[in-house]
Amino acid sequence: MSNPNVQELVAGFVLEMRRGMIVLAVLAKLETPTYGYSLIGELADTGIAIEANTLYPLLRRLEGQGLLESSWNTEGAKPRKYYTNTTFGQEVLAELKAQWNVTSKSMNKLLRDTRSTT
Amino acid sequence: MSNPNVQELVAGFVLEMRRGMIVLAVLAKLETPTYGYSLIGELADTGIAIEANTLYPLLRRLEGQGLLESSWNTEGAKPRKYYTNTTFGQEVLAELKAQWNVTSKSMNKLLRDTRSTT
DNA sequence: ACATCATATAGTGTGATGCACAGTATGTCA
DNA sequence: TGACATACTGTGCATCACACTATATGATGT
Repeated sequence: MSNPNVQELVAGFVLEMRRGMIVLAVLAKLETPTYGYSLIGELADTGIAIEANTLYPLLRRLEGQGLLESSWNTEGAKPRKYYTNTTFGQEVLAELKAQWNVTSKSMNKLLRDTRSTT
Repeated sequence: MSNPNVQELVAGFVLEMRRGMIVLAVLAKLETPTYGYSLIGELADTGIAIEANTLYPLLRRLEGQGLLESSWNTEGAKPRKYYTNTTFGQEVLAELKAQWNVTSKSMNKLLRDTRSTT
């Protein structure tokens, strides 16, 4: 109940929260070559929403950083650009996974040690 | 083994990742009134590093958004500014906790479903 | 047959936000 | 003199969200 803009404010924070996870999620998914449009759907199915105008620039950026490589598949009706991790990307993915585990555990511990607000 | 700037790059991503969690961590900690300098240490102990020049502006921002309230304690040698959640801040905290649970579960599921890179 | 619209697919430009980096300020205790 | 406790500021950079553009295909309407 109470304040209606709780939702509004929380939405912003949640965006911030997911921001950092997106790279990890994308790299994890791109162990299997996938094209952008499809990736959006797959991530959404897993519960991680990301919009086209966020994902496409991200893919290009990660490619620029050497984490991904891409190739066009022009066999179907519409050409699709498939992205997948480079070896370097795989190394970074492994590191990020490890870091995620540490950090998320810390977070959970912190939340556990705090009196429940409910 | 391979590329030395993995660490460098990962560091940046990790920063991004923690970025969104910081608000949650701070709100959770501030269920108990605490002053900034101490909070830095407490969070570090839990495994969540945040620097002074990041935390202080954050506290002021959250106060400005109505999530926190502060008061000076001038009894000791140096005056300390204690922050704690407002009722509104508690509501937001509850929401953020819930969101964190959902999102982190999604993330873990995604990572589980992906072949291990190691 | 023709117009029209939805969907699949990829992209760009710009403003706002929020951190990191480096630095300031001050009082206390060794 | 110098380390630590304590709080704060100013600026640049990186990155997302929002709102677009673009095109080709297949479906739907008349």
